[in-house]
Amino acid sequence: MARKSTSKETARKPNMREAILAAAEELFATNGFNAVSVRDIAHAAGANPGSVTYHFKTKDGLLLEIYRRHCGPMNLRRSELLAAAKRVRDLQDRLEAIVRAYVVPAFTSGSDLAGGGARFTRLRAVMSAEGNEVARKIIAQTFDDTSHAFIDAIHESLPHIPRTDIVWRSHFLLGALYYSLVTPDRVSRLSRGEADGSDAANAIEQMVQATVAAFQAPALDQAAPARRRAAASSKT
Amino acid sequence: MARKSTSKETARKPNMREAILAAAEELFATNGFNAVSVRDIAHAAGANPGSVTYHFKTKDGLLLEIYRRHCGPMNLRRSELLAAAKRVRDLQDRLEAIVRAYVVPAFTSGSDLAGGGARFTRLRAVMSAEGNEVARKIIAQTFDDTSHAFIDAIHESLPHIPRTDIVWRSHFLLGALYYSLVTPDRVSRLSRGEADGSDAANAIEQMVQATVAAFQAPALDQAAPARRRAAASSKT
DNA sequence: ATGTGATTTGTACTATCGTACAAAAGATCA
DNA sequence: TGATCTTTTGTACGATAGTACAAATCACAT
Repeated sequence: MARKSTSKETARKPNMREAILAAAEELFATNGFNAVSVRDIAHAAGANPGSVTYHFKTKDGLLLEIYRRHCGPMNLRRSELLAAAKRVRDLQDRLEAIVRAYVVPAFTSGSDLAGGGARFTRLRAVMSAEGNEVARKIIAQTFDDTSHAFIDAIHESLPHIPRTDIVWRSHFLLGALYYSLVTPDRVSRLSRGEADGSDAANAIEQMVQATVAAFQAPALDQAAPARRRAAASSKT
Repeated sequence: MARKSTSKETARKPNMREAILAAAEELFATNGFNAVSVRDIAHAAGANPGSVTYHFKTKDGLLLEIYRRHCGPMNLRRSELLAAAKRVRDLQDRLEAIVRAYVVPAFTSGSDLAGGGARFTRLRAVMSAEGNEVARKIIAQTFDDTSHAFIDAIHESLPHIPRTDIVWRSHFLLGALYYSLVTPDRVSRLSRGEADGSDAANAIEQMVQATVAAFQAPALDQAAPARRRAAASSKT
């Protein structure tokens, strides 16, 4: 019952609701869910605390809406890029294109607004680390399909690698992705200023290069695990 | 002024202080810093909330002590393993040994107690994601030295790869490490039950295999970046 | 056993949290 | 203009946060 019908569709008034969403997204992504109060968000958005309750009912509802806003467009964008990547003929190039289709939307915003982006990916990373319940549910519902699609596509490019290995390596990719967005300054520090962790384009290239090689690594021979040293179970 | 001198050194009384530390470590690693209250910790440790204040003064002090307890032994253990790895003759085997020296202490506890372990690594992952101030300071002080040592060692095994690339790939390794400990269930889910994300030994092997390959990937040719598609800067 | 210092308990204080709700303000159309 | 709906504001409430502190308890050397 929000909008009836003005002369123009979806009028362009300075929307408070959007400002709250943007502020919450930024604050959650930077400091986590629990460290940020509704009052912090309202203040950052130039709004009244009660206004947050009005638009989103609860703090969880606000987080939920952030996810809702992003998930659809982001997965759509990934699907499009994945479909394009699958049409690449050369197997090596195709694998690289698939990885790129997964990584790029996580680092850059899509068309107009809300097509993914670094801030939303960072938010997901933080929520994942905090074990946030709301986030966990949405991720299981929304992201597993996309992840499976990517895993299957990679598996087709590397038929000799067991699916289990592909899953592990995809997992590592996601971890690297998350961590790169959470702590970009560490790259700058460890490289003594030679690399810029905040340079998205460079981060993407580095990640694609490294990840493609990781996927192409020989399979872990599960049948003959005795070959490797049992360094994992040293004492405890 | 805690201990004077009993008949035996470091008596083995059922220490409340240790119980609080253990409970806090577990709770922080699972739920983050801000989501856990001092009362939660005290309850989990079977202690009184006031007892936490007595031993650690503040909640930050408690976190600080957790780090203090682990950092020394963990980095020592890594140094030992790294020194041993550097003595490996074959370059390929040496690289694998170095990576293993970095990964193994993060997944498994050291001798007796407090030598690292999955729980502490997970704690660091969560604190990193939350942008915790206390953790950030300690990490910059304590871990960068160790990280540089590993980066240098890897660089020596791969002299033809620029140091910047090594830094990025180390960064990805740490991200993969963190994420594997934060969300092991996702591996199980995505592999449809075929892989167990909580199996540390298997996780280590997968990680070592993938990471060694990533390090060995050809260098990113910074001089000729025009060759690659500028997919990163699509629209926004 | 007894006194002394270390520890644990119980309780209380203040600040801040998420949320509710009534009143004010703004917008929209007959 | 006045009626009606949406949005914003202001304020308040109960719950819980971190921490302080006095009293009770424990451990142990004398």
